[in-house]
Amino acid sequence: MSEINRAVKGTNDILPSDSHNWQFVEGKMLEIAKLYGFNEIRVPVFEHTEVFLRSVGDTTDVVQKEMYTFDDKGGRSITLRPELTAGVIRSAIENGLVNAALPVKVCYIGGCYRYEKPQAGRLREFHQFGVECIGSAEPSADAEVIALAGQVLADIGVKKISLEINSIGCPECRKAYHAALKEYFASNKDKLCGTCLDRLERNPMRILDCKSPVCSGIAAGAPVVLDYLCDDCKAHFESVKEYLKAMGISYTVNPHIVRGLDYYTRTVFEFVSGDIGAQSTVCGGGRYDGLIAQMGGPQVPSLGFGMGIERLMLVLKSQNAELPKAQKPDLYIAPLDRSARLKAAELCAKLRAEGYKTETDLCARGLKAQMKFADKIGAKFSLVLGEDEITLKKAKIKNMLDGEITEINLDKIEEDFGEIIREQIFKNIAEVI
RNA sequence: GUGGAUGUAGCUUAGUUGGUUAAAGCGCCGGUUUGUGGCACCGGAGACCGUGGGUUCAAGUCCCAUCUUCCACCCCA
Repeated sequence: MSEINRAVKGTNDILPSDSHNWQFVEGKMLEIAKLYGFNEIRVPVFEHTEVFLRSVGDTTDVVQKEMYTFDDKGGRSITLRPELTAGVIRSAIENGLVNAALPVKVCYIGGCYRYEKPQAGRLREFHQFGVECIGSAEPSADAEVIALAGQVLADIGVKKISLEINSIGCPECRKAYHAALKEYFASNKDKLCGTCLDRLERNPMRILDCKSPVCSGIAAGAPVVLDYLCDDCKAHFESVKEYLKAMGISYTVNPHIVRGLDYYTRTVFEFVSGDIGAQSTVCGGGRYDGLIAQMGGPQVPSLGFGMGIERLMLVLKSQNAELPKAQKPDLYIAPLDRSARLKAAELCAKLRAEGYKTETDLCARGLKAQMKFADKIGAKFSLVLGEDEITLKKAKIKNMLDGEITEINLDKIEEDFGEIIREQIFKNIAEVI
């Protein structure tokens, strides 16, 4: 296959046979966000590169090796967003949202871009739903954001997923913790793997989630962040847990979850699924009290999360979750000749204006082929349109499920067909009861 | 970026120790006396065998490279 027939590595098409699932999922996300008071914000797909260097952090892998960065024709360094928080915060500062009535609660859905080696649940273009709650330092905000994520997952139909939370403290208490960690791991220096030796200098907290059995064995005995939190951070974390309990949200504290973006402080959390392989984090987020100030705004505490929609889809698929079926046409009109096709177009227009999903022949096919087609697209009813029907202004509507035939008046097709549809609905309700 | 697997019609696959026009099922299109689908039967379209080199009289089958997808690592949603 040549390049013009092939999608770029790590990108995916969402086909018509699947897009209604995406529409359902995204619809639910926006709906529940709204329920919690988070309204949608839309920001550009690309930003000045500096936006991500400042926020995500220039020592992170995301910035160092995964960004799609290029110079535009005006000589600006531009980067396709690797995540959405940075752009949203930039916009909040630029548009004065941080000076509005706080907290400002926003949500978003959009594509993100990271140059990584693709595998299941990890694409170069992927989609995230997320929220940001700007302007509250209170534990109640942490709990509300976590609750929102949990409800989205549950309402979409995820059956099994676990919430893990942790606190990584403020910059002050992290200093003490880093020192303790370095001391601990330095005494086991000879046993650590190569990458962990490197981490020991740059970011010792990352050793905690190394998958190598040797390192994780050593990490099991390492000092725990929670023991090094300052009084304020400790109280904050305790309070978050109290709120979660009050809201009936179950969680486990996992002192080993460490988020890879530099801006996180205090609460961090993940929703993890055991059903989709190694890329198991479906949703990740936390508090970032220093980020807005760091990006040139006022000192305003905030938090949020990002949810990977592709990963969520994988979870739903592997759990055989029941998603709503695609909408089928109400009526297929099968014209027999040229003039009937013209009449069919007229009838379609009338019915569609009334909101009935109506289709007709666009391929000039014979009757039999049209009936097959009507069956394949799942039309609920069909109508054959020939000379007789047009001159008599009467036609037969056939129920494609049971073959039942009802005669209607073509001049008032909207009314007559509406009646048939209503009867059908009553019949369905009666069956359910 | 590292390591391992994969690649034949839209989909799922067959293709024997390299040998004449690369098979099948599903799907798609059409037909079975010309105005009614789902079943059955018949027919048709559709594949430069991922791509590029090489070995050979001869390669889908062997060798090399490259790309894609998948799995694990790194990292993250």
